[in-house]
Amino acid sequence: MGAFPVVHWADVVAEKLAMENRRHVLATAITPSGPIHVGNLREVMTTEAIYRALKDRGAEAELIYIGDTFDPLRKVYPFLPEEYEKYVGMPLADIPCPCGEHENYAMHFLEPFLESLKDLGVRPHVYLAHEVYRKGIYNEAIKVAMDNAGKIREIMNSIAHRGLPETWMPFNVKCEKCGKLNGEIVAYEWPLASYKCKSCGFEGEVDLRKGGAGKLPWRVDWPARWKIFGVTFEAFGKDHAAAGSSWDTGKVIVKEIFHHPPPMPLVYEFIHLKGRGAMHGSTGVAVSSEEVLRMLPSEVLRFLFMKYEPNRHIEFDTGFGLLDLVDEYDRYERIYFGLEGETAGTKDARRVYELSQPHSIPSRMPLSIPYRHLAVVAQIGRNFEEVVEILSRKHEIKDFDMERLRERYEKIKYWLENYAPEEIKFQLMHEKPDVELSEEDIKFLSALKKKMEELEWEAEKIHTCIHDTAKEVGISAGKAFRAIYRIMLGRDKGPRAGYFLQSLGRDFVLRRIGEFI
RNA sequence: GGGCUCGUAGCUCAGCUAGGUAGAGCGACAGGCUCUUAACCUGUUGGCCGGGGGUUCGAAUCCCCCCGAGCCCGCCA
Repeated sequence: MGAFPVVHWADVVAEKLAMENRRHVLATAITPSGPIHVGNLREVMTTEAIYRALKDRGAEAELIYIGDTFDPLRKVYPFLPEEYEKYVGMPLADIPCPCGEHENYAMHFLEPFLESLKDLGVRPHVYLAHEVYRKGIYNEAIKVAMDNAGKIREIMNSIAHRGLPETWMPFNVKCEKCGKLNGEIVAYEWPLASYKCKSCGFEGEVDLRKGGAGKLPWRVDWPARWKIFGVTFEAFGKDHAAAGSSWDTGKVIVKEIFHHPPPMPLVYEFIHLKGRGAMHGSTGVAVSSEEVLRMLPSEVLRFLFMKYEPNRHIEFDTGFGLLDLVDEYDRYERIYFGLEGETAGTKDARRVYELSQPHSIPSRMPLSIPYRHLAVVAQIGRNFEEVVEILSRKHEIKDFDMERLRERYEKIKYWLENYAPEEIKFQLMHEKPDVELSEEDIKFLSALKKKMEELEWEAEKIHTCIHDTAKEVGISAGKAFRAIYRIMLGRDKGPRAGYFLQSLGRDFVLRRIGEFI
């Protein structure tokens, strides 16, 4: 097994799957009932990593994503207008798009998510549940389920301790009158079923062969899917893994009803927003995948998932932790390119780095600017070109690096505007700020102004000039810098003074000092 | 009541699936860079490994109990 050391979790799972020596179908599914957040994303990323690891071993594998577009809307979520009350119970694909620009409600949330997947280099075969049903692909499974309703009921009652009544049937009809998935079957003889709608009271009869006539309940739908798509592996959140939960009933139903083996399972933990608990669409503790990609390079987001084993919960921090995460990624990159040794804190660094690449692995070590530093420079330069100019003083920026630098610049700008803690933000005071200065501060500034009038306006020179002047006036350098930051930013600390003042321009600096002496 | 997962330095986490006197990053602190920014470099600090038992010559690592945290156990997915 030399080429792929079996240490990374994705390789461990892939190794096991590969031993089965057959074609694999790895399934993922998410219900687009609201913004699809990074917590949900973990399911896809985890599965995709294993998919890649399988391919790396030469196994034949397919990655599929099933959008649960045929699920009913459960309630009016906080982000929805009240009028959506009338759609509760209807399939997501039948409900109008909240913004009016997508085909339907489901696509409103699904499309940006699928876009994110593209950025992340994930290209699954996408199926939409409402289409799968409509095309009649479920028909066989529906018949088997209906014909075995009694057995399914027993399984559910014994494993999940449900008190399902004798009359329970494993199918919810979509009411022809109100369009909700609340039609309860009262009589059945394949292929016809009579139902009564629990929502509007309508009574009717449907031909179950007509695609989209209704839907299998989740606990039956899931195992049916394993058979229909030949799923051999599926990762799911621990909510499905609790005792008596859908995995417990599903693995029995698929064997005994559909006569098909269950896939290999993998339970993954949830993602928490630092300090706010597990992400949950309905509680508002969530950041959508597309939103995260606005502030974090895609390879770093992948890195977040690859680094931790699936059974660890992840603390996602949109504050300073985000900077640390990027810097940590860069560290793994240096290790990958041999510029730094692997240490106790890094785990499977090379493999994690490989799996973090959305597309191909860079042919050589990319330029890496400490992200924290970039956060500062991005606030000094007024645009990307200026930022490049500032960075060029210390770093050699090649064309090769420009694209990544631009992406990082744009993302950190977004982060600064929307998520960054106040401590790292600074803003040039365009008007004279209201700050306290001491006698010696003023003495220092006066002397500084005089010297600066003659000074060559260059960062290093400015820096030295500040120190020289401080010494001459007999004020500590600390106080000197503080005075400068106070009159420029209205606070005690700031970015490297030399570069900072240089970028502000001599005129501005002299004028501002003049306002205080 | 039940299931799964987790509890290691201020923070985020390695180490625990072949038991052998605690690790990384960040932070903080100090120093360096021909003179103290939030760059960069170096160093220091910092943990009775949630608690208690047991197995062992020896346990963060194995077993048992307890405490704490998270999510779940709805004809919802």
